[in-house]
Amino acid sequence: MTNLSTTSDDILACARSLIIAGGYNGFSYADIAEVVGIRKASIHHHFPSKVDLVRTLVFRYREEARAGFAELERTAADPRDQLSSYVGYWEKCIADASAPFCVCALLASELPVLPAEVAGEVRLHFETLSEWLTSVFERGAEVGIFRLSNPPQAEAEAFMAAVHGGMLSARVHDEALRHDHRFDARSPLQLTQLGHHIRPHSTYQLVDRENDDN
Amino acid sequence: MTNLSTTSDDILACARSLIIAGGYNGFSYADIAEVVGIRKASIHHHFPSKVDLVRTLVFRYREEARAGFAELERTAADPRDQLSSYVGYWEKCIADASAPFCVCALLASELPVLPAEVAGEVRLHFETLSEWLTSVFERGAEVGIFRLSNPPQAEAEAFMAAVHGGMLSARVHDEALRHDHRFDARSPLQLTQLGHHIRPHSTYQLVDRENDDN
DNA sequence: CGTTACCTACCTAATAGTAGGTAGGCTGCA
DNA sequence: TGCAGCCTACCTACTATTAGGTAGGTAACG
Repeated sequence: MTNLSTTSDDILACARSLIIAGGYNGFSYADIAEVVGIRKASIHHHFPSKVDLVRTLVFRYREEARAGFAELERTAADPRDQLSSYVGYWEKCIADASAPFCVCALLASELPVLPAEVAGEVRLHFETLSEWLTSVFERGAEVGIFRLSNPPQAEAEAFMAAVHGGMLSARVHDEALRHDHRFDARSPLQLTQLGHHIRPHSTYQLVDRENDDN
Repeated sequence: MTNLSTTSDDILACARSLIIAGGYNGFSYADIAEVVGIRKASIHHHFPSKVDLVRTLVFRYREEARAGFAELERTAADPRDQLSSYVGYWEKCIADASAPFCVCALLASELPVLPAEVAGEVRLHFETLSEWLTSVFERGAEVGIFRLSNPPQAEAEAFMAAVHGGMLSARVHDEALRHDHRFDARSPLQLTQLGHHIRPHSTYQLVDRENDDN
């Protein structure tokens, strides 16, 4: 029951939200130090270098993601529900601004200038995500719930791209609302949410349910 | 015919490709100086501050984009062709690695830590792109070429998100090919191309053409 | 003669990272 | 019980390097 040394967890959590805001080069040890309430040098005690910090950060992120997929495999047997739960998860993260972007999606955009060890972790996340989504589409097709117009892997890639691009759009719309109030009139507030930027269900054909009225 | 002072253009071009590689905080005046073959201080002669540089860079980018949309309006009357030309443009940029990412898409990912003036320009690009795509879908629906399952603006947002997310995936796969040769066996080389990550045609329903065999 | 385009030489702040020290908490042992 | 030894977690104070930016000079040119 001893929450012994949560400091390194605090550092990781802080670094995560800083990365979500501005990527690898968008934050410094000084930024973390100020938030966590510790000295710069103390961060080096926990994470000798910035690469160490971000590599373990992304590794943990990958672990959480894998755990999330496994959880969805257990709790939501229906591929439809698995996909909508996945999107719903990000809907929530964006809506409550707790983590309005995928750490790996943001880092992926800077991939060419990322330290090799970090880049490797980021690539692995994309692999994991892509493989899980592919398996969902495969099973959906096998069970007869999805009528795919492309191979499962292609559908998975398209789905993933739609979600990642939706995060970008949501960020832009969110920032627009913050700084440009004229924007309010043109776009409803809900545009900051993921679901209004992607049409995940149009990347595949749903076989009609019996009760499909809502 | 005088190509007077191409230096500032060189600086802008160099900065553009550096931003495409790693975003706003991923490059410095020193990087530009080395590539252009000029001293750091001389860049300040052309662009007093980094914000000036990037703001005009994004402004020009927006102008080029608007010009491109106008060109597509003239040359490709069919909304189908307009959309596929747009995607094709990015296909080419990614395939020949000339500009494997949209400047504004990359900057948008760092939006929260961007200087306000740059952030504003980035938002304006998204607005322009979104409006143009909306008009394409609108016209396509009016003419009877598209059967939309969502309002034109929603289709436009989804289309845009698919393209942006596809750029991300293409970047990850490209980097994977560079550094992880085992990857070759699993994913064909073409996965670095946009078209294999998005299914733009599945975001809307095409009314069947007469000759729809290819 | 003034403007443009560049230079050298600097500045200040911030970057990641290091050296070395201290306070306190365990462990082992006489 | 008390003390030695060690470890963890932090600190202050520093380093070298890089960041964006400035001051002032010079050479070419219309």
